[in-house]
Amino acid sequence: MKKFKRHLVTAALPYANGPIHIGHLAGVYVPADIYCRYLRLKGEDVKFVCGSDEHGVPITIKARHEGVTPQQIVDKYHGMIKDAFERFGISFDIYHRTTNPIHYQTASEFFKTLFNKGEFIEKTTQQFFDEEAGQFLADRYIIGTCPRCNFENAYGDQCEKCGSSLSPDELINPRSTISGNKPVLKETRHWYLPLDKYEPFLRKWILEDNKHWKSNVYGQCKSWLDGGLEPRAVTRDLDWGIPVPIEGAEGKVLYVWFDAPIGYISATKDLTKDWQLYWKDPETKMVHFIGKDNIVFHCIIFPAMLKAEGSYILPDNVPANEFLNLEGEKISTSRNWAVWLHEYLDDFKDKQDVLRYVLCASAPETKDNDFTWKDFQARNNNELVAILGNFVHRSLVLTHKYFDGRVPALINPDDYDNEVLGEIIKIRKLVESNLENFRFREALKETMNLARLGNKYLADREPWILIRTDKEKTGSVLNVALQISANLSALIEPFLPITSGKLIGYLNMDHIKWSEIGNPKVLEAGHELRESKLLFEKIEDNVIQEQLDKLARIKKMNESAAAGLEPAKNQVTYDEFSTMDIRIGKILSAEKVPKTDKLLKLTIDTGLDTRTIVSGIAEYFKPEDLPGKLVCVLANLAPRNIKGIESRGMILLAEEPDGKLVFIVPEEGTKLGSTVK
RNA sequence: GGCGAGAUAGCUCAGUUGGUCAGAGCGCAUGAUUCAUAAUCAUGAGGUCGGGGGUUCGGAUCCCCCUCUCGCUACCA
Repeated sequence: MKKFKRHLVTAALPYANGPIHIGHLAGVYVPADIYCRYLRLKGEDVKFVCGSDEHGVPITIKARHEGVTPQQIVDKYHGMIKDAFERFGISFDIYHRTTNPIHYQTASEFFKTLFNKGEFIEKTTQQFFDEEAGQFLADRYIIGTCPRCNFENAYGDQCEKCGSSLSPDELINPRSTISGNKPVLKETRHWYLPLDKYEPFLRKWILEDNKHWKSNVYGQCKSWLDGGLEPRAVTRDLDWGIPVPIEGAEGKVLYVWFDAPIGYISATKDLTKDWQLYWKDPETKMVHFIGKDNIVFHCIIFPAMLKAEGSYILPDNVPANEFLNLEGEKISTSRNWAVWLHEYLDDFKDKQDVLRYVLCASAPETKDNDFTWKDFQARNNNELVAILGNFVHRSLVLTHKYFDGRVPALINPDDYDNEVLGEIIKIRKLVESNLENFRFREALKETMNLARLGNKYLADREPWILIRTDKEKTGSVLNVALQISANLSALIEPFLPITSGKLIGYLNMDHIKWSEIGNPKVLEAGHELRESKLLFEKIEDNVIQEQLDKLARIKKMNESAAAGLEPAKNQVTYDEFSTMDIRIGKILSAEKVPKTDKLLKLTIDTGLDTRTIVSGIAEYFKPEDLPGKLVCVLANLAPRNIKGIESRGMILLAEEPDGKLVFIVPEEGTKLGSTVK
């Protein structure tokens, strides 16, 4: 393996429109922090950078929604996130933000360099423009009537009612959400990064030179590369972001995915004047910790940007994790289905390490994993308390009891003593190789094995019995147990930094370096110990039950009327309603539309005629169950070509809050063709 | 539908190039023990390694087909 002079570790930039939850921690920040703490203990030169990603359309929407400025939104969440990370103990060397002036400057320069080198393609396209507000409209800022379902408040990119993906020019009666006016199409010029140009380079770099990357990362990259890369726009018409730093680009900003990864660079710049060493010297090892949703940006797009710029190094590895679920369900910010870091820190005072431990022990390294409060409790009580805390505690208590709190001498160690002491360095080596290969779960397990070894040693030696007959030998046994404890204090530091500090305090010793782990004489005979308190305490059922109750309440809220239901719609007149020609019809036949997941092709007798309707209901109904069923049909909906089939009309369905579809069924015997009023 | 990643003991996961690879931790059962937060230590039960074919002397491990889960993507009420 290549030896590097220094390390640059980045953790994915949290998007500043919400707080941090356990999914973020398990996937990115806990492993990254463990990795960095390990490197620092080894005496490596390492910079650990992160920061808030504060641009992009969702933040402007949230701001508009709450009636505040985008800056106020990002100030709020940046503050929350930064504070939570600090309280939790993530050891960033700097937690930056992309609204920082240094970032504006860095991103602008980066863009200009690429621009001047002629790395961009310019394209002119037509986009909607709000003349009153004097700005181009992002898709989300345009609403209009959905061409599919006639919902009046569909967004330019998607109809929230029918779920259709739309483009703004499809909307009927489009209007701007800013002024309410009808937007006009206007020409706009944008710059594109021709990713296709870098495809041969990326192919070699990833597919040939980086075969050791995790299979999920490698596979996804291969999928993108095999699918062919296309130029991607790096600018947008928006008033929130970094202005495009060239003439004639007024009112345009850098697209958020272009500016965000540069945030790693600006953070480093703000951190140290030697930033170029970390970004441009091939002897720097750069590692990006991210979640699987970010793979393409960190493995394809950002490297292409860096390559285009020309003077930067590329990441050595991109250890992307999968996702963490909570109690069997996907974590969801909008449904409030999460364990929020700031709430955890309030509910579990001084238990940062417990969460670090649990999230590391069941991190979604190879596949999605599930966080459950029961598992959290079990890991705390059965592993941290029973194995680690207990071993340290009994070593210290016995020493205080029999030797007045002073480290007894190791006299004439026998084979077993030497064997046990010799194990320490072996475990250290295992932990090292696992950490260096980003196998944090395994590394943690090996770490705990040292405490297990200690417990077994004490059980085998029985110092509490030995003391009756042989005080000198008892002293030797406790010496060994204390040496193990002292070594543990360093070995656990990357995983459990606060606990490590406590243990060092109880042992009344200095921090030891990683390279010293394995030294069987860390503590000298006669060294005085401080009073020992418990490293961990049991977590009782009622505490866990409170958390479960909290989740149950959230679930109930989500299921209950208010949360899941769509907001009431605007009034309509009877005349407007009566334009709908809704008829009672009967399904004659149904078959799946080939090569689709959701579509069924239905033949309907509407009483007036027999017609074909394509309906996206295949996820909820089997074709064979449908013939003979009476349904309500919107008969005068404009025909639409779907997957090459002309669909004439729409079957009316009720959609439950969870998305489940239910037919609106007329009473048995209703005559076909009857109108619905 | 296309692509990617998964599917191994109750739970969470290891299993490098096919031949002690059927494993670990937790849980469970039994026994030992009492220094310790009813903690610890020992022993044990448990799996046709998602299903079905194939190649091979031999497959969790390679090939083909299928099923299920997650993600990306396409189509859609």
